[in-house]
Amino acid sequence: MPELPEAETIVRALRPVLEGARIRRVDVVRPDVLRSPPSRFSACVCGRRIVAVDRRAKNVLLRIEDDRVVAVNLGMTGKLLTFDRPPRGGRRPTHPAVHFRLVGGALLTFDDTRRFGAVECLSGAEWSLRSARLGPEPLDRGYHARDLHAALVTSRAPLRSWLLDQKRIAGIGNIYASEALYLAELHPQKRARSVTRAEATRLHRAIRRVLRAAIRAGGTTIRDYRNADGTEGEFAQKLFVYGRDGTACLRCRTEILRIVFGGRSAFFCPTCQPLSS
DNA sequence: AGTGTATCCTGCAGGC
DNA sequence: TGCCTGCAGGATACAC
Repeated sequence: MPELPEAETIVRALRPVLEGARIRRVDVVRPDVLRSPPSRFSACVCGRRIVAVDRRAKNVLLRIEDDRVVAVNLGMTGKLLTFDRPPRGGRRPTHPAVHFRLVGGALLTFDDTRRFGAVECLSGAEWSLRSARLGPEPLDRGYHARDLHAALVTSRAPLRSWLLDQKRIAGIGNIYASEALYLAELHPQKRARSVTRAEATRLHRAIRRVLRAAIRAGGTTIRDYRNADGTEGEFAQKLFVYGRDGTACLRCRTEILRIVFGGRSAFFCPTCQPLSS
């Protein structure tokens, strides 16, 4: 579910609430979302203050005292929900997996219907190793079209598969891959190696444009995604192709197609995104 | 190196 | 109403 813009939206909401807060205790409801025994996870985080809240790729990072990092990968249906105090009525998590109880009574809950997500407590060094295996952040100043082009031409993979590979570029998932390729007027199955410098410039601009616009809209809610306060993202209304197969291209009125490769759907306009040329 | 397939899970929509 | 199938924003492991 959540890609870079959704993780970024959550981080921005969590930051003012969590920075400076101290974790009093954790309650693990679903041990399988941890990658270590609950007792070990608990010992790693309990009693420590949250120093900073950051994002890397699709991961939300809670940097805590003693150079430790709580890395949250949201998977398909993961949510990080905050509550002023343990919730009684109205707004409650539906599939709580881990509760972080903060000093002062506030609560942070990792809620994950499908439990494809993960919550881990790592040392700073362990996190650095993990982060080094991820590709560049597309929104970083310093990430230029020439970097994208140089990386593209080393691969024979179709562009959509290339964009989903977190080792090559960080944070792009199936929604924004389709959207960026539409904006760049590139076919999802075009080979990465065949992309010209001019096309790479278009793709670079398209990726940054769609990710920034999605962040501005608070992310894309198809079904499950929610911000930390439970609100939905507004970017679903602004999608050009994702999930719009069978409807008219907003630019040329050709029917949007859905194709499946690499085990996942890709959406595109066959007129605006021809495979040849 | 890249692709297809399977796996981890739950919930929902659509067909009958 | 109920049952079945297929599908879903992610990530990984495997065989070919």
